[in-house]
Amino acid sequence: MEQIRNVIKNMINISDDEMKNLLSFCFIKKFKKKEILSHPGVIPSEIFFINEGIIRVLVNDPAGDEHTIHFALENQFIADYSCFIQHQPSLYTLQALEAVICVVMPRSVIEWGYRELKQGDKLGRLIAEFYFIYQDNRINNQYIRSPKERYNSITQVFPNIHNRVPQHMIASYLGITPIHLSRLKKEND
Amino acid sequence: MEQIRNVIKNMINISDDEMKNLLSFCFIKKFKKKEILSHPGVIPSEIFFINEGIIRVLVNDPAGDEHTIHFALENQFIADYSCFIQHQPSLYTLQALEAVICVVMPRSVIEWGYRELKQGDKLGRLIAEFYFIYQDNRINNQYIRSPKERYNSITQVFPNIHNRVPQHMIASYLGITPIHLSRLKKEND
DNA sequence: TGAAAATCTAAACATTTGTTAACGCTTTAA
DNA sequence: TTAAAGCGTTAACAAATGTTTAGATTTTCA
Repeated sequence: MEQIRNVIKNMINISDDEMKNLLSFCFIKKFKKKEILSHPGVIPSEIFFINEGIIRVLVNDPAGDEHTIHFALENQFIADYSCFIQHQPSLYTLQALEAVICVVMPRSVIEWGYRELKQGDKLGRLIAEFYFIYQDNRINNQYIRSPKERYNSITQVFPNIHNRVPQHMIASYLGITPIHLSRLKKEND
Repeated sequence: MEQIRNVIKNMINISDDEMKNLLSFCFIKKFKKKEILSHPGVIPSEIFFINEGIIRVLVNDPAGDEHTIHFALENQFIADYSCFIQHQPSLYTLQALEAVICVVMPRSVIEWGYRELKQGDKLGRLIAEFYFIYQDNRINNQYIRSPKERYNSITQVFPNIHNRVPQHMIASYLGITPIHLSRLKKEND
């Protein structure tokens, strides 16, 4: 629990007692490569914190095709946070792309944190703000940058992604076909 | 200040004294149609709450073209929130599309609220979560719905938008050209 | 280890979307 | 009140991106 402790400590002031209590409600869980952490249609009951490995978030469109909408890396929180907040059935699938070791924070822990931690709401605010900024940047890029430009700068958001994720998932994340990404790479030379 | 009072009351528990103090730091400001509320390049120093009117958020790409990335309606908070949080020069322009009456919340008020209000951080968390959900939905739609489908459902997000905003700005928001939107509408019949 | 699955690239063709130019209509503002 | 600006549509053409099919290579896992 060393990693999550450090991440939280960097965001809020929290006493050793508070931290001990908070983490006593959490537990470690491991997933094999390709395993599903969270299925669509189920109301999310937990948030994951990644100690090791990489997780992709994907959604299926009405035609049944998969779209990779996000990658989550080490030391990040991940969930279908939108549905988690709204107590709604999840739209997304969370899948381990490598063997994953993560900390599971059940919903009851989050709620306990908001109630009992002095800076619980602040922690929630900072995390929501963090992902808001990430999304804002994404949406902005969608308007002002071409797929090629977005491809060329993807490592700024996901360092080392090219060595950890198949190219066709990156294409999917960029909103283009793998064939088209192949073409764009060729142009780059 | 009746509207903002109601919106805040619906989000958190706040005493009459707290509310009085909070709003005493805020003030009403009016903008004419087409007037700019906030310019790019300036670190945002305030958040606006719209009593009346409609505001569009736009960004200029490197080629100098405008992209409408958001509309803000009555009873909503609006700012370049990402840059506001990060204390960075704004990327966006905020422009009144109608005569606007709004409440201005200076940064000092927000910071005061986080320090002094019992549920200040909770209010911040709920607002950040609200916009996170909005953005998540947008990003999701980008992957699984066509421009035409997004056009057909735009009133779910912006009620009455067609009577308040020129069509070419809606096209811009959807990420397509006005000519193309015109074509899509024709197909709809 | 070896067969099956996954991955990347390529070419040919199809579809979608953008660009330019033109026209009529409405709104704006001097 | 009237000239100018803004708006929505259309057509013809251009560019970007998707689809299908195929083949070569690498990875997976039984």
